[in-house]
Amino acid sequence: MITTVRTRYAPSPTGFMHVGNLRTAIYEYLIAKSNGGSFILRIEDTDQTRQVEGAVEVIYDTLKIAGLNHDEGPDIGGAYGPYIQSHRKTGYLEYAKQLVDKGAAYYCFCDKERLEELHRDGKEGISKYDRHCLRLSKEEIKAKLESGAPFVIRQLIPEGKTTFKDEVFGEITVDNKELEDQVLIKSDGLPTYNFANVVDDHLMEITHVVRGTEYLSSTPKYNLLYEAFGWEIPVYIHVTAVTNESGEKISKRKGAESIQQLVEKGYIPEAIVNYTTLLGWAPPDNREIFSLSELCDIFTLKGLSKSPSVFDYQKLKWMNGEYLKKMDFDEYYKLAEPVLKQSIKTAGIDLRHIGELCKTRIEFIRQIPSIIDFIDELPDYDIEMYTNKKMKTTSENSLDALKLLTDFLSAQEDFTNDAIYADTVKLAEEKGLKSSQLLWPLRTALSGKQATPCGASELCALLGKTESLRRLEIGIAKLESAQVEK
RNA sequence: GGCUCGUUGGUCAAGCGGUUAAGACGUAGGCCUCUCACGCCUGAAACAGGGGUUCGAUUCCCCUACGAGUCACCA
Repeated sequence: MITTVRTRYAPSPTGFMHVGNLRTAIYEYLIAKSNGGSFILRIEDTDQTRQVEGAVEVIYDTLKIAGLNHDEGPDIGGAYGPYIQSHRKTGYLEYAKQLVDKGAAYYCFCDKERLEELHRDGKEGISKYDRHCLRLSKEEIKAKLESGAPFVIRQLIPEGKTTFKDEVFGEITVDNKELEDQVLIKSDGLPTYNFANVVDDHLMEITHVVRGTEYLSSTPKYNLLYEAFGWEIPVYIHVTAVTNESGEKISKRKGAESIQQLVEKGYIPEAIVNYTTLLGWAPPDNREIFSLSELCDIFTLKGLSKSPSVFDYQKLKWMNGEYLKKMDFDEYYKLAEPVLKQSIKTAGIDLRHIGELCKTRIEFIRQIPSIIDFIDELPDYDIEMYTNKKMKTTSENSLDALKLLTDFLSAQEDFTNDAIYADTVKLAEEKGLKSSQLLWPLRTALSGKQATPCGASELCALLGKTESLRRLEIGIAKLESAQVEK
C-alpha cells in the first residue's frame, strides 16, 4: 500500500513565532517533502479566550519568509478543509458522543468549584479527576442534559498500560494510572486541543505527527483515543526543545526573539532556516551549509537529537556571514545599496566596488557603515597609529614618508590602484625603504582607521588625488605638532 | 512529589562493543598580505559519577547525581 506522507504544522495563533516553533515547522516540511508528501497548515484556535489580533498573519508571514510553502491551509484551501479549527467545530461533539456510546468517554457535570476543591485536597500534588460523574446512571445523565445543565465530556482511561512508539525516542510505556480522564469537549461546546488534534489529524489523513516533547507525556491518551475510534495511529516524531544559554526552553516570556525580529536585525532568512535545522538535527555528512531544497534531498529522521539544544547566536552570526559571502553579487547589492548610499555622500565613488570590498568582511549588512565611514570624512585619529613595529614605522619616519608621498602623489598621473601600488613600491626601493614604511603611513593618513576594506594604494584611487593630498597634509600637520610638543 | 525523557569539549554535534573519540562555532597561536578581514595551517578543550555484562565499554544493563517535560474545561 502506498500512502502519501502528510504532515501538518498546527500552531495556536499566539501572534509570535520563535526559532523553536520554526524548527518544528521545518521538520514537518522536510519530512513531507523528502518523501514527496504534503505539508499542511492548520490553525488550532479552540481556546476562544486567547484570541490575538493578526496572529494568523504572523504565521503566514513567517512561513513565507522561511520558504516553507504549505500545500494546504486556511489561506489557500485544500481538500480537507476548513483549516481553522474553530471553523470545523460541528463534528467534534458527534465524535465525542461516539466515544460515549462505545464506553470510552462519559459526561461530566462537575462545576469549577468542585474541581478546584478536588485539586486542593489532592495529596502531594497528584490530583486526578475522581470520576464522580462516572457513577451517574443513564437516567440521571439524561435528566441533567435535558435540564440544560452545562457539561463536559471526559475520556475514560481504561486500566492497564499503554505503549507507543516514537521515531526519535523509541518505545515508551506508561501505566494508565498516571493518566487523567481528560476533558474532550469543553462546556462551551468546543473540543480541547487534545481532542481536536486527534480528530483532525485523522480526518486530514496526517501520517506523521511532529510536535514538541512537551506532548510526549500526553501521547498515551492520544493513542487510547485512536484505539477507541479504531483509527490508524500515525507515526509520532517528538522533537526536543530549543533553549537559551541557561537551558530554559525559549519562549516569548523568556525574551526569545521572533523570526521576524531576527530578520529585522539583519539575519538572512536562509541562514536562519539553515542554522535552525541544524539545531537538533545532524546531516549524514559533515556539511553545514544547506539550502532548503538540499535539505529536502538529504533529510532523514535518523539525525534528530534526543536532547535539547542551546540556541547560539554566535554560530548563527557566523552562518549569516557565510551566506553573505556566497550570495550572488546582484542579490547582495540589492541589500547593500541603500546602506552604501546612506553612508557615502561623496560624489564619484563607485558604490558597487565599495560594496564588493565589504562583502567578505561583514556578518551583517548593517556593519557596512562602520567600515566605510572614513570615505566621506576623515575621522580624528591618534598618531600612535603611525607606530607599527611589524611595518617598521614610527611617528618620525612616518612624517618623512608622508612628505615624500605628497611630492610623489602630486606628480602621479595614473591614479589607479595598480599604478600607485607599483610606483610606490618602486619609490620605496629607490629610497632604501621597505614598501610598508610608505604604505602603512599612507593608509593611516588616508583613513585614520586601524582597519580598512582595502590597501593604501586602493584608498588613493578611491579618494582621488585632491582628497588624498588633503588628508596627507592633515597627517603631516598632526605629526609635526606632536614633534613640537616633544 | 509521581511519571516520562535526557546527559560526548563553552556551544552545535558525529559515534551506534575494539577509534590517536570526527567536524563546526567560539577561543589561542601561526602563515599569507600595503592594514584589517577573507583564506590556509596548528593548538588547547569532552564521553556526569559509581557499579555490573563482556576478552574489551562513550556505546548494553542497573543505581546515583544533575537537567528537562508533564501532571488544566491552555495549546
